[in-house]
Amino acid sequence: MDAETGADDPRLPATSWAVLGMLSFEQELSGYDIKKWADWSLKLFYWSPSFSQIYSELKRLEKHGYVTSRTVMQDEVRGKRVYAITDTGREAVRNWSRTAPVEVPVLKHGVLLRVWLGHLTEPERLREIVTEHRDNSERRRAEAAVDAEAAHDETAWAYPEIALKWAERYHAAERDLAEQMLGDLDELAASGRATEPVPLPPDSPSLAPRLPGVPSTE
Amino acid sequence: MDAETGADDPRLPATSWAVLGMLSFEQELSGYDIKKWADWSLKLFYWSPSFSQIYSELKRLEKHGYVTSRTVMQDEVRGKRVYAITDTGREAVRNWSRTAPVEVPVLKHGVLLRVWLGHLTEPERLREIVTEHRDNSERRRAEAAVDAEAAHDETAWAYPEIALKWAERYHAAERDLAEQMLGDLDELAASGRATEPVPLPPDSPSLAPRLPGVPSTE
DNA sequence: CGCAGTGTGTTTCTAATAGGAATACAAACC
DNA sequence: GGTTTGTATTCCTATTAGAAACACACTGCG
Repeated sequence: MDAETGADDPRLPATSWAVLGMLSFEQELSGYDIKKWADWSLKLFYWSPSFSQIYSELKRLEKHGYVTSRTVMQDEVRGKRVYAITDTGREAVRNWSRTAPVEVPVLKHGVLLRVWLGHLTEPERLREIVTEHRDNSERRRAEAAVDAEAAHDETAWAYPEIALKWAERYHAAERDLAEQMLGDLDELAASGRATEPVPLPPDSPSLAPRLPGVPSTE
Repeated sequence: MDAETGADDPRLPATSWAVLGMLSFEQELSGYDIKKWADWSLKLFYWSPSFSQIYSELKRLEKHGYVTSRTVMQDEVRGKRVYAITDTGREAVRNWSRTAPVEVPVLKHGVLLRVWLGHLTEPERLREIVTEHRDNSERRRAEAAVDAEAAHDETAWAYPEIALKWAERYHAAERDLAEQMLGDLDELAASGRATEPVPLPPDSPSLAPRLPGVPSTE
């Protein structure tokens, strides 16, 4: 049970499946196309890949027989390599999509890290940071709305449309969450118990210290 | 203007600042402590680091003079290395926190990727995946709520508390967004225009294809 | 005409990050 | 007495991010 059966599936990273998944829309695409497309839509809820990664993923997928490539000439001189999914490849992505475990979404929220470390920053500056994030979120919401609308026309984009509608709501929520947090920050500032650069004399000498956010009651 | 002034700040990756930031709460911490703490709280809005990374960050921070370390003996035999922030280190994180640009949060949402590729999966299976994600989100919301509550007691954790309250609302929103998306999926299934494994005969031969989600009207 | 700037298309290099496995020993459980 | 769980750290490898370089075509401007 190695190859041929198609039921073994070499454990590829999620990014490989994302690229292969893009090709499952049955268009021949170049690495450059994939990058552009990902920068448009996919980045609103899933990663904005680098060229280097896309191109190396494509090579790997080809080595696995999941895609084939051919060179297309655009003029007399310049050509480009376009990739198409194979039957094996289609089978493999399907299989991945149906059976992969439901993973925790990866979130690295730099703004929240800085709020968490709020004692390091002047309250007004922190406010500025969160405000800027709120405005950025609204911009991304609008982007998603435009893309979702555009997807609405083509019936083949029914699922992308749902994903983009999700993205629209997600970024709207981010915007509102930022707004709410501004309220919390103002409240803290008003209560006076902010600013001090962290008290906490080191009185629990070396054992697992009582750490913020989690009680030792467990 | 190289060292000594403290105003140059070697461009460290965000993770370094996160670790240094944790030490800015003025507790001596071992690498293990940092890992545990991050797994509790920080992972709800910012990264769950690996041991290897934490330990190498600590070494780098020490090389920069941002932290110092000493070995603490717990019994006759076993010791551990605990780290404390220095004045230079404190100055550097403050500076980073105040002046770093507001970055786009990194989101890699595997569930959404699979919805986007919904044509690959049976509608019922897709529903299961989204449902599981919704339930996971509720679990994380509850976790954040517990931590936020715990942070409420110590006045020094005012900012962590705000961040955790944000996390609570964020994961509640994720839960609700998943619920709404289930509605969209049901609607699509009811409308009948799902299931087909993507039509789209390759009729735009090689030029930038009309890609989902973005009109060529620009 | 020449040259800058922008867009297509791909490769190369390095740093950062994720994740598992290995090591070591102590304490708790059965 | 042996297994599991928790503390504490290191090593190794694969994945991922990001910049830069290269190559050429097309557009606009003075």
